[in-house]
Amino acid sequence: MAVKITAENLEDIGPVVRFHRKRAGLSRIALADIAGVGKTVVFDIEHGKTSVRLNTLFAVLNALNISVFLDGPIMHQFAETEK
Amino acid sequence: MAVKITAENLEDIGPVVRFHRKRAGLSRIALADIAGVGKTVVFDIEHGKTSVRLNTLFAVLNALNISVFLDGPIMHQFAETEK
DNA sequence: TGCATTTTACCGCTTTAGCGGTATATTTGT
DNA sequence: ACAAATATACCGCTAAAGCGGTAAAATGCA
Repeated sequence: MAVKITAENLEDIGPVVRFHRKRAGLSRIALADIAGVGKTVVFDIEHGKTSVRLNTLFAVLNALNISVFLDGPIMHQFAETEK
Repeated sequence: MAVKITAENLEDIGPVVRFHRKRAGLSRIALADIAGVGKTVVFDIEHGKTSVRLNTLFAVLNALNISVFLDGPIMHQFAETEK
């Protein structure tokens, strides 16, 4: 159900952001304002720019209520060490 | 089981990367070489730098076999439009 | 105890992300 | 059809990401 992102399909984040923004009824400028970023980078993200900064992308994903998860074969072992 | 990352705990990626690198028996330089990035940015990521570029981070996560997933209340609707 | 590896922490340098501004399509609603 | 909102696509500027080099501190191993 969740969308998997790898180094090879990084640009697939663009359509996800676009879909969620449309569904939220937001223009690019409106979303940019909510996320606290510039309008240009929203445009760039939706067009698959892969060199966006992490904090910038997460500000946008957060504004759209999109969650991000890290997983892998030994992730549960890491989770235990954190408790 | 998976680790959730938000805009507020972005720096939590650092410990995840560090744990996986150690488990893989890699030095920072070795990981940087495999990922095709500089040693400095591996150091930065592990120390919670949040302004790393997306492609740089994913190159590192990929090298460590860490998967990233996007999810949310209407993500399944997006997934259907893509088929 | 030494010796090698790794880590931490700087430094300059080059490249570029992100910004607002602007101007032209394109879309949308009336 | 017209007008308003939005999207696309540039531009120049400033701040900073990422790089390799270096050196000292910490770690690990024989």
